[in-house]
Amino acid sequence: MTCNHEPEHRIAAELAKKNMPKEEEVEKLSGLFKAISEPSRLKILFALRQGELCVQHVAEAAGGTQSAVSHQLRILKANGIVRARREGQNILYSLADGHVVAVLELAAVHLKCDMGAENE
Amino acid sequence: MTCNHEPEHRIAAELAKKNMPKEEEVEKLSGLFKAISEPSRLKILFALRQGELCVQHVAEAAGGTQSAVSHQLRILKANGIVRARREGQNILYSLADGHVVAVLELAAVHLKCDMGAENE
DNA sequence: CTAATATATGAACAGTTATTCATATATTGA
DNA sequence: TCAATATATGAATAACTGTTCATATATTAG
Repeated sequence: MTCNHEPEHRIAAELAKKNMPKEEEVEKLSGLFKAISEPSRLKILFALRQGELCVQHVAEAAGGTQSAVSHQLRILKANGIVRARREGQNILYSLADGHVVAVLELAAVHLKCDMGAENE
Repeated sequence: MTCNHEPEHRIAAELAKKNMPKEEEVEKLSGLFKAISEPSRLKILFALRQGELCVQHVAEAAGGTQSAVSHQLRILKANGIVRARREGQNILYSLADGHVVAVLELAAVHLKCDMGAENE
């Protein structure tokens, strides 16, 4: 409780508390990261790097059943990560914007991952 | 199953499958995002933007009990997100590198979040 | 060595979540 | 309108995860 710390440590702790984002911001960020943290959803995002895909093709590329993929796409859409537009019987999904891919790539750099070719 | 799609759509789907990262890479990314997706852990990371902090100070700044924070720090450490070094009785935690903060800030831009002042 | 402090950890419980299955909705073509 | 196709969705189950509580380990002071 008393901590053997030098005064500057306590000051840092107080600053950290003062600069803590609001609960609401934390929740939003949490929602975003949670959305992109599940392996099945990550694969969907990787698939969509290729461009617009219908649900069946997403399922084919990312693996999983139609139902499971549809459920996951709904979560991604609810979090503003993908968008959907209807074209006839199909609904085509695509990445909502470049930020998500940027986040993925930055994270990949952190992990020194090979995320697969972007174009070929 | 047949899809009314034009051939180029099928080609895109095949490319998406071909460029899918390996299961191992997906798991690593998933682990990273999962690690930073829990509100309590996010708060810990925000606290550590301030610099090295001992567990008690992290708990104070981010909220939560000593035990809960310690559990969370272990997860963050296991995922290479924070590092720890002992100094006397205290163990000081800090962000492992700048990538994570960069990811957080990029995500915040995506969400148009205000993550709190970086310096003041 | 003993007491005090800081941190870690195992077990258990509660809350969350991904998948499956069955079914509903929506679009197209006949 | 009916059949076929594509997608969405509600319910149920199984797996996962965060917190709490009690306790263990490690460091320092005396």
